[in-house]
Amino acid sequence: MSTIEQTSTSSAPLDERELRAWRGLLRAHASMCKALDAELEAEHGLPLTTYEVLMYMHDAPSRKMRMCDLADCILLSRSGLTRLIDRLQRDGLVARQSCSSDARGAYAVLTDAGVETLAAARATHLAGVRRLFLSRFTPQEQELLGDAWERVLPGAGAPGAPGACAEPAC
Amino acid sequence: MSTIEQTSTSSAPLDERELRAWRGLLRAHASMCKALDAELEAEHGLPLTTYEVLMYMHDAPSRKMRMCDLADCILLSRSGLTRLIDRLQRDGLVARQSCSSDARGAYAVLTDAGVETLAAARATHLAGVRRLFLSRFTPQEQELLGDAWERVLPGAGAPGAPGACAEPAC
DNA sequence: CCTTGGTCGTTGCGTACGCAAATACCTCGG
DNA sequence: CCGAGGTATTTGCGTACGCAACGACCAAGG
Repeated sequence: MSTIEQTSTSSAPLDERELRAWRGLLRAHASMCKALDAELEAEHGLPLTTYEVLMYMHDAPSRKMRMCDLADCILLSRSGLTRLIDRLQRDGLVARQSCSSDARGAYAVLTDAGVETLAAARATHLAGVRRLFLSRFTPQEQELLGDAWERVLPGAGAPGAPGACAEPAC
Repeated sequence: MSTIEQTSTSSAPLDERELRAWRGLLRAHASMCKALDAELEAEHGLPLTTYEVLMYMHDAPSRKMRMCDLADCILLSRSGLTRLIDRLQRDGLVARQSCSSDARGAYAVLTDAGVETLAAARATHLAGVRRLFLSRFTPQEQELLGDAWERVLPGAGAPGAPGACAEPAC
């Protein structure tokens, strides 16, 4: 039972420093997501996941993306995306378009209403991200955070999805 | 339509540095949680949320906690916790105990089976957190990360919940 | 041409969760 | 003691999601 001080070996419980880094991440993430989601829902009736989908589509050429690419970008299962697009289609924010080069596939296209809704929501969301997160750090610290994520998940920072998402769509 | 360049004001889209810091956080968090959850599920049949509940109970005096304190610690709604404890009770890992000082309340108590299961799972989880996250950073960097979360969510790092969780139970 | 193996999108089913209402109970002021 | 207002837990209902299975389709080798 002697408390042998190992720097960071497998089975020892996390020390205070480790706990601050790890649990802090979990708590901060949860807190920010919850706040951003609530904000978006209250002001524009959009849950956070929906916002992300609209944003990816908006930034894609012709405002349309293949279902599977979209699913990979959003970190959502394919069935999950199918039903999310169902809801958005019902609300008139996106439309489905069949894919001429691959008859199996389908595009999700942002409608004009979708573009409009997104524009409004985007302002809210960006302000929220800046207010809750980015404003707490200097540009230099933001760089460091970016580097940190790069170490945790090699492809993390930029546009596409973690590993997937070929060029044509993203 | 003119793209006015404001440094970091509300409505301008995130620049690359900001994106790396923010999207990296989202991606890294998702990736780690998914991996840890899968690991725990595969090796011990426990989802991540369940693990967290067991851990909080184990670290509490008498291995028991009030339902509401537990819910606050876990960042779960009260109804969500009720049903989570239902499942754990069904599986024999926890038991319910009425509270003598407050007849409304209930304790969730870790059973011997729960203690055992947790011990096994804890090794897996700690190893996972170290492997996927902590090992990527020096102790000094971990401190910096802890400081960062502190800036985002004042109460983030330590034992209790964000704001709640009075002394008797935690 | 036909077959075999893979991919895309959808659907059936089960799970986990939150919100709001209901119930039982505390607490405090009169 | 009584009642008003608040708290702890549970339950009904709706939503969002993942997995596995399906049908439709592509692609490559015979």
